[in-house]
Amino acid sequence: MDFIIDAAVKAIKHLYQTDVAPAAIGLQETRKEFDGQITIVTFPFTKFSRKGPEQTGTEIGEYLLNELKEVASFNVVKGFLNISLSDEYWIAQLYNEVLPDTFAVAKPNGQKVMVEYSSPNTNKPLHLGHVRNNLLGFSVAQILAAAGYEVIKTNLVNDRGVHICKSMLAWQKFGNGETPESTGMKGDHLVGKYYVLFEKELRVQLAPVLDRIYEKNDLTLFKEGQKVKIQALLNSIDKLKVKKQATPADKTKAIDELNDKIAADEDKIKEIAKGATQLMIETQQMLQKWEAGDEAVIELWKTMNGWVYAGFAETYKQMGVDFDKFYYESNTYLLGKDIIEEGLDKGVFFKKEDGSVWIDLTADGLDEKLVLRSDGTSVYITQDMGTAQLKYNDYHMDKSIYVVGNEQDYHFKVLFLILNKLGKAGADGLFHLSYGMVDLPSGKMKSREGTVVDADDLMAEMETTAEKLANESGKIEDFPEEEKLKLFHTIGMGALKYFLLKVDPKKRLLFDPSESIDLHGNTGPYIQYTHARIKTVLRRGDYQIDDQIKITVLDALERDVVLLLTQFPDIIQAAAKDFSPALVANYVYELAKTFNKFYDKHSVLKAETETLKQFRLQLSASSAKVISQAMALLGIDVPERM
RNA sequence: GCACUCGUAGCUCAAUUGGAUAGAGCGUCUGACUACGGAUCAGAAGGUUAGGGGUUCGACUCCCUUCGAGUGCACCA
Repeated sequence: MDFIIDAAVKAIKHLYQTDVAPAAIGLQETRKEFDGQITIVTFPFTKFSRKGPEQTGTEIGEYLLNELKEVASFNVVKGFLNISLSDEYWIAQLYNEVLPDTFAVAKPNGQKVMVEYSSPNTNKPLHLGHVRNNLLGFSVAQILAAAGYEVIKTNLVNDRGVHICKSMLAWQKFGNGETPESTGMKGDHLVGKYYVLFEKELRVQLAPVLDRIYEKNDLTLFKEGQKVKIQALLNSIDKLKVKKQATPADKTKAIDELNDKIAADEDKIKEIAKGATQLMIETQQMLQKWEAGDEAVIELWKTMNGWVYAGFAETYKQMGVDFDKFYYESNTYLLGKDIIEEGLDKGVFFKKEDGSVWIDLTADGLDEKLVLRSDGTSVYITQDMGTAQLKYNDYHMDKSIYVVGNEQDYHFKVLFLILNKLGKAGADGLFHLSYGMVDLPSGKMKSREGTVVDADDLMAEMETTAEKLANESGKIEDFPEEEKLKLFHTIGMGALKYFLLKVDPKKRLLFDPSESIDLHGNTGPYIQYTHARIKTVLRRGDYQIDDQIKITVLDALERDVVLLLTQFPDIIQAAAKDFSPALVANYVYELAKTFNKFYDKHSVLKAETETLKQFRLQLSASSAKVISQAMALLGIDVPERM
């Protein structure tokens, strides 16, 4: 559409002797209720045209009509200049732009981008939240690649720390030597089972500790600093309770707030108290042994992580996501200390008397932030600084996208700010692709309450739903068994992926496990079905590419389809710019719907003339191609028949 | 308490980044030629865009404010 923008710029120069930037011409698609395909908003030009928006629009419209052979007519409604391009133009677009193999294949733009996603802990299986993360990350990577970037997909595996020691300890204590082989369980689920057992045993051990605190006022289990903290929390709780007593019973909101605060303080006490249980003491000892390189602990750690990786590999395969490079925290958790030195030299960081290192971000509206403990060990953000450096050294990418949940918004804000202040190469290409949590109707998923939706279960359930519907339809009876199974997977995953990706990433997303994901309407299977149906027509229609343009007039529905098809490359660029698979999802749905409208109204194979039939076959083939490509950007397969 | 994010039809989501009469799907109701494949298509009902104020030719979108939901504010990761 650049030629219209250029012409409009010339029109304004010619009519009003004013230079405007091409970007100032607001082109948009004409709304359905008006004639035309392209609309220019003329309000902004009235300043220098010194005429009303209608007259301005009419003058520009007349200029375009005279200058551009592609413009067939125009109309002006208020400040909107609606332009109709000729049918010849749209037909040529289909044959010259959409049909060739080069359509929507972006030239390499010479830029490298890293997309880090998934990043699981190795102590339990993946759940619905991870599914959203994985699908988002994979899809964004696909979109960036389609937009011309060289993409590196990475997975930073959190394979060390207290949480893994918990599973390991519980397995040692209660495992009786169980293995994935001996139990037939998927490795990640087996390890997860022991994580749950650990938490269960921890609750048992925690009860008497809490009892001593609350009932007997006995804090002798704790160190001095902890005693002080607990006492302060107890005092705070007492005060809140007094306040609650004094609050009239009808002020339910105030009472709720007080209850929340009390619960928060009690949780803090619980956290400290956990540390006094035998189980947590042993866990900490195990972690220390791990850090000291104790052979037996390392051996167990390797074995159990190995089980988890085998399980994850299966889940990733099922989900259809993959990675070019794995990073492991066990290799990166000590990184970042050299950057601390660098920051101190540059005066970006400062040291306190106790030796801890900080950065002052108050000028940027944030707080002071610790970057190195007084004992000289790293914190989370130190590691992340180091890992960022490591990744940059490995790949020298222009951009780096972190697909991580929105509860870490603050962390990444700080991290990026620090790297910028340090003047690190690539620091201005950092982006946190923050996404909202997946909520259940009952609220947040909580492993403690057993309300976690397991990724493997969910995928299996989606396939079952697809199988049921496919069998009911009676259309697949003659399919070989193998094709059936593949189809159930394609449809089930299509439904799940589309469901999760069509929503703007940053929004929270509600998922009701009791209602299986829909397969009708605005869904993945609807689009897959559209594709399969087109393919059947093409199989029967003796379709071959023929670039002799023989028809000259388009029906409105045909034009709608062509118009949408030509927008595909722009959609890819927009989605790449915003890192938003939702844009692609909404586009491909719109395309499928528009095609279905056309398909319902007009017959392809029984078109009035042979040339019209050939044209409609080309149109159908192009639509199938774009649907298939767009779905691939979402990581969704489309079947030939279903 | 402070900071950030969000609030659109009964439900789940859109809205070309400030543009026209706010659009889809699900659900509800009514229709579709012996189907180029009915996992489809056509139609009806459903909205004070959480409330109030402001900015301007124009506001779901930007600013202020109130209300509501969520998240974050460790020498944990």
